[in-house]
Amino acid sequence: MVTSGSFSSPQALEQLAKRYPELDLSSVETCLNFLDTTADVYQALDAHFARYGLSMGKFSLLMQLFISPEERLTPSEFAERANVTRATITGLLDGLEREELVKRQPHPEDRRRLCIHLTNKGRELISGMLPDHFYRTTAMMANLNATEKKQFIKLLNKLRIGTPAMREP
Amino acid sequence: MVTSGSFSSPQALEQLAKRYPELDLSSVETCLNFLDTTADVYQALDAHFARYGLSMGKFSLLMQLFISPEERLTPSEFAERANVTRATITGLLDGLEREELVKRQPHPEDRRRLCIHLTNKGRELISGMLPDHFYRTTAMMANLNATEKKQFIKLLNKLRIGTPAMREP
DNA sequence: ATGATTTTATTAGGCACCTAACTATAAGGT
DNA sequence: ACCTTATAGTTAGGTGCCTAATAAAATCAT
Repeated sequence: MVTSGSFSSPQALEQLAKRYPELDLSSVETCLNFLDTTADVYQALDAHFARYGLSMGKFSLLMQLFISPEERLTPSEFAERANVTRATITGLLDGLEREELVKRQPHPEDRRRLCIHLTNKGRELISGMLPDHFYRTTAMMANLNATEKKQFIKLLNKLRIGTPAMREP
Repeated sequence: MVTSGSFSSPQALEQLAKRYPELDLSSVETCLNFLDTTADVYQALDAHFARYGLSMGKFSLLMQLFISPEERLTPSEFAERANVTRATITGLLDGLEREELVKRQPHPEDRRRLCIHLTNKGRELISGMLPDHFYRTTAMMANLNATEKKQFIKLLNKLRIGTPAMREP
């Protein structure tokens, strides 16, 4: 995830701001700060999941399965929930099935679909790692108090409603 | 970037919280909110850069070059600034050189190193897109006022100092 | 000054993402 | 019923990231 680490020096940014009147210093600084933080968090999460031989995607998929009513979902349902393509799910399932954490089975009502089940090994892995996972998540957020967490969510949502401006048209 | 889209339903999380005393609801909710927002922002950025035939990594690399004093840097310098491995830089440079946006040249003082230069095409691409890029960045952040931006950076830094808890030991 | 260590870039191989094209099945329209 | 359209999953090929191994060059220690 190549972000920006870029403007370690504020001077470089100020130089640019002189040449580009469209550049609003506080906006760009905030955006760069956000991106640097995401890179840091993602690296930490990758390291955390790697302890259990998982990637974020695989963890997410196992977790979905674990909390779904019957411990079974279709690949399309995963894709929709995780907001990735079905092709990506195919790849993740190939890996998880090779590691014997999930199993593909025919869907009883629709022969186009598959039913993905947790194996015992998969259920044990996910349920066994959750205490550590939640403990660490709580520890990672521990520098924000209750008020700050609420404020943080509010600000994240303000950022989120701005993303179409980056995307469109 | 498979994140979590997971707990669209707060009930599912509450169910889990009953089974796992380590799960602090507000921490997990804040973390999930952060991850969902990052996914949204990254998708928007990818779409933005794609307009110019670039990825975030390639843009970042061109930008580094553009703002460096002599418009030249070594692959190792890129790797360090972008916080990725040198192998990753090799791949990005292969692409950028194929597209004739940069050029690898021997380093005058050290035959192990390379000097990466912007081509005219590369310089025109980056300098031409910057007004749009800064305009969009500002627009994306426009829902946060000056106070909120400062607060946001403060909270991001509080999150960042918590990441070692996820990573270690 | 020679030998060991460090640094630079590349290669090989793997994973997680993507788009586009394909096959099989299901659903809908007339 | 039949034909069209939509949906489900996979495949093929590409990108951006990684680690580990390599070759070449520079540096360091004695």
